[in-house]
Amino acid sequence: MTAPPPPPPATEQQPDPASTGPSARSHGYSRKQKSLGLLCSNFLVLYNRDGVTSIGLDDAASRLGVERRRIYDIVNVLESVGVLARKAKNQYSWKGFKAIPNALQELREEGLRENICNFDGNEDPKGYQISDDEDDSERCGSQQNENSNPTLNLKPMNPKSDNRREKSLALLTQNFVKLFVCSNVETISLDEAAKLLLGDAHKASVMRSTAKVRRIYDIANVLSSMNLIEKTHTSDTRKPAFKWLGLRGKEEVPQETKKRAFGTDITNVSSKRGKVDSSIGGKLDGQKQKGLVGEADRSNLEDSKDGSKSYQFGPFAPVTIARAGTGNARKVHDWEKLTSTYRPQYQNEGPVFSLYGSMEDMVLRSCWEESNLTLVNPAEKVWPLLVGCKLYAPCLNGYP
DNA sequence: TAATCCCGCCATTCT
DNA sequence: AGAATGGCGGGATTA
Repeated sequence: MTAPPPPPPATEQQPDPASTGPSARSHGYSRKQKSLGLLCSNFLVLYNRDGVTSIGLDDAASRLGVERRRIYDIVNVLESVGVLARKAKNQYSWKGFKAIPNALQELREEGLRENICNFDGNEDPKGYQISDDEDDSERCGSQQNENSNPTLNLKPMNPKSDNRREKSLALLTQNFVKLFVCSNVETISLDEAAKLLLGDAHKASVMRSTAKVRRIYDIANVLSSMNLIEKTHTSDTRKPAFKWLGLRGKEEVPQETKKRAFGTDITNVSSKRGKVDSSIGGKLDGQKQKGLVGEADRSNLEDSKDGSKSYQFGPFAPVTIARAGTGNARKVHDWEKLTSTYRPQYQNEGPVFSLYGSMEDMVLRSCWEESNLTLVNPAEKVWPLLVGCKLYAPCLNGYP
């Protein structure tokens, strides 16, 4: 497999000191440090770089210090948007962000072909109400393929094909994305997404619906860490919702960040739930942009059809590209802004894990020098490094 | 209290 | 049969 070179840690800047608040450190375990979103970010930092061609699941798991199970989650949704492709058991090939435009385009075409829901983009999420026991299918155009999804005419289940695949995270991800790329909706509430994707028209037991919502969160967390979507609220109800940033999100100049950004928590603290966390971890969060995207316009899909390098995803794009002044002026300009905006902003969290001139910095450097990412016990050392890289990657150029 | 979603059991599917 | 995948939902953490 291709052993990716170590991600470059940060070298400058002071984190925002105005970052205090109740820290999980006080009571050990913090789930925020282990979110799928952050794990995904770290995963991307680790592999989204030149020279990476294939990824071994075991390798990823050990480098990121998590169990395989988590890697499957990430890999499934990344594969759904083209970033990865399964090569063999345990092996994925890295396609990169540049593969996303095409993947989205395909999803769009596929969705349209399937006549995916015209739950047209009524910008008002309340535009179509969904009652719990209603048959959602009526919202989705006319023909419905009988067997499966009572909600959308989404993804054609291979005939007898497994019930399993039908509910797979990968398929759900694709359908979730189709919701956006096949319509003009820019924002879809969590509820709607859940119902449209997994809607079990009738008998939606509470249990059942919370279960599916959990999957939406999983998907949203990783898509969010790629900046394909963003967590928001419906304008009226203030209910949780997802806003499609898509390809355009990368072009936007990020706005001021607020609290913890959705799906961007620290991960990989070695402690387990309920145990005391003795690791370095302070908290990092809120580093994501609040890109303001205008009204939805999926035409950008066509514009990027060639999967050119014109798109960079997430705050953790490869350093080389982020730094490269070779693109057009505006883009470079934007990336300059991104770099500053993406500097960590330690908001409402306690002790800061600083990469600069602190004890943690020393630890980090130490980890770096010792491990260089080829670790005997990666879980112990790598994560802070990756976290740091994730947050700072855009403005880095090597270490030390 | 509601929203989030980590975590790992265990059913399936794949060697 | 054993290993690889990944659905699923209990229950803890956050907001």
